[in-house]
Amino acid sequence: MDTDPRLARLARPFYARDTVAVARSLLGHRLVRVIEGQRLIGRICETEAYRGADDAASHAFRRTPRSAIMFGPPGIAYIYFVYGNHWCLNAVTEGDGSPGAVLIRGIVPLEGLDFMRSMRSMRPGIADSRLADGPGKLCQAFAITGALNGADLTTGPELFIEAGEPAAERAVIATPRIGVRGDAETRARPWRFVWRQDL
DNA sequence: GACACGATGGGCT
DNA sequence: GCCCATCGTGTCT
Repeated sequence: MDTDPRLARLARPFYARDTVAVARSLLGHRLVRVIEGQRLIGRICETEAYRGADDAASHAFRRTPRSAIMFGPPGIAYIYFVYGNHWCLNAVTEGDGSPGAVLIRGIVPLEGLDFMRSMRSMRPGIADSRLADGPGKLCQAFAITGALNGADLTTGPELFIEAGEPAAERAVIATPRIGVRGDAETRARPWRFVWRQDL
């Protein structure tokens, strides 16, 4: 609502920590997209941590032109294209040459639902809670594409994360990451975090 | 240049 | 649960 005070953005030090810790503590904060004069807001409810040389599932397992951004400063958006159809949004973590990123896999829509619905018009009649409950769906609902790759989430005008109500510890579950490759030990790491609102 | 393969999502059985 | 569209990226030749 336009009467709400603007909440503080998460600042650089929030992201400049261990990637798994950032992934867990992002739950409950607010992803904000400003587009065409309106604010789209969603409460982050699902994340995954991707690290560096110790994480075969991560794009930063090897440094390539695409993954170079993960080796840079924290608090930056890393947005990549997958499966020929979808964009995925990450927040770069750690820093000082230690690569990492948190994939934002899902949000609960809070504001701008009409816009999100128009961006997801191929699923008419879907429940609000299902509007952006996957990494590709979230980028589609929020009109996030590679044009925003490299955006500074701590200062940028179009895409940022505001401090919200952190998810209660007992309501956070950790599971293996979805759709990753690598050895069994890598795949089993419980680096996906889900905020269960029913807990 | 060629080619294999996705940090997915939608449709259908 | 299974199938697969779709194309950028990385790897190999």
